[in-house]
Amino acid sequence: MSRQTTQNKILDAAERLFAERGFADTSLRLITSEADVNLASVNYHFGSKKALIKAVLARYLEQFMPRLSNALDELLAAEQQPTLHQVFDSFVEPMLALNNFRSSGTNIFMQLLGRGYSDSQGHLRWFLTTQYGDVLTKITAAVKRANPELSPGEFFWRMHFTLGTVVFTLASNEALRDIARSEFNENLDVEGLVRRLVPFLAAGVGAPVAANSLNDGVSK
Amino acid sequence: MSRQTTQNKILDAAERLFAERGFADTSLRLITSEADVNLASVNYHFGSKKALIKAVLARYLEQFMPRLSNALDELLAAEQQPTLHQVFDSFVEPMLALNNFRSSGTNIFMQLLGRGYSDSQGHLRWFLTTQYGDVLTKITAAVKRANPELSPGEFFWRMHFTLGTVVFTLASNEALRDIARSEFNENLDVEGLVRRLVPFLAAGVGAPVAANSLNDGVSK
DNA sequence: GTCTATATTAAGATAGAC
DNA sequence: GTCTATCTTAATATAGAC
Repeated sequence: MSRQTTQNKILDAAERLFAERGFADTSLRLITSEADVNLASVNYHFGSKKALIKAVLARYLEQFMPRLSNALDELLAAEQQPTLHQVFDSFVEPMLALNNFRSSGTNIFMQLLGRGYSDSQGHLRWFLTTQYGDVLTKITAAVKRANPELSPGEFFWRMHFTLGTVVFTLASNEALRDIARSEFNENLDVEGLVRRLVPFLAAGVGAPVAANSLNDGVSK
Repeated sequence: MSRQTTQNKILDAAERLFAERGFADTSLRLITSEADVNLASVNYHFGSKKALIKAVLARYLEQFMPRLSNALDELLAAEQQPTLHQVFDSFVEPMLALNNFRSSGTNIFMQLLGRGYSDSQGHLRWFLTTQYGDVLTKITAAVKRANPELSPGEFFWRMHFTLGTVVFTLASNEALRDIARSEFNENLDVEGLVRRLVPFLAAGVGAPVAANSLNDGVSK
């Protein structure tokens, strides 16, 4: 556990509240009162709310991204063509490893990812494009290797369909697992949820291209 | 085109701005200035911002839901088992019909749907559960008919994965089509996008259940 | 129904004493 | 580094003249 400096108290409270309520709906007043620090200390230590959001995301991305990058490297170094299932599987271990980093780390990061991507300010997109562009490149390389038949356009759309499923599911994973628990008596943990996503995504990305979609509504 | 009363001017400006920027990021000041009406008229005619949001959504849902309901009735009345592809296809015509209702109606409704569902206030969920519960029932009935092997738990999750793809894609459909246009020179219209979603969703919902997902992370 | 003017609330940010 | 007190801005909502 990290030493409880004022900075860490703020980060810890902020990540939990951001995950639960989103960035816009979490005021600095709420964060500082939960963290039991003075309101002014956020601006003293981080400069602005925006910078605080980035600091919260950075703490997780620094753990997650190198692990994901390594997993993709292994897949790309192999002789044989990977399956889509294997490509999506390489996200799972880096995701689950966050539970060793902080308690409920996987769950918090999942919600932050969902929030961060939908958020209109695009905090997460900033990280992905400016800090982790190389990892993005590896992701697309792996998917293309697994399913080389997709045209660039078809590929683009399916990656975004995938992103939609992931972002939406991650952002509301806790609420959805609560429903599943009360309605189906099904006690799914975060790992179980991530593992359920994989076959859905692999099948969607690997779906046969509809014959009519080559002509309908598309002009080249 | 509807008569340009103050009420309609407000609704027209509001639906466009809500679709573009989301509900929270659209102030009444912006709406009334774009609609060229007085700020106070929103509260006079609608009572509150929340009520205005509901009125905007209602105008579209009243068009869309009966059409969808009929399409699902037809599918369910047929003798033979529908395919998942057919089930998702039954959303397409009601969606496209909105272009006859208002100019760019399909596109605006798609974005509103995405916004309305992600939105933390849950405006859209309110409509679905209190006003259109019967349509929801028909949707689940049709999917279950098309893929009866899914367990209730598996079914629940796959419906939400589907919802994620749809909501995310719809909310950002314009931005994504812009990227596709500039990067791949691919001019996809709204209909083309909707038709591209169908095979992805059908394949995902119909994916084989992973052997390990029956045990890992699930306790019954 | 429409307008101006204003009340009210809540947010992010900062000045300045300690 | 931390605290109190305050500034500034921008939002929803409403009172009351016309």
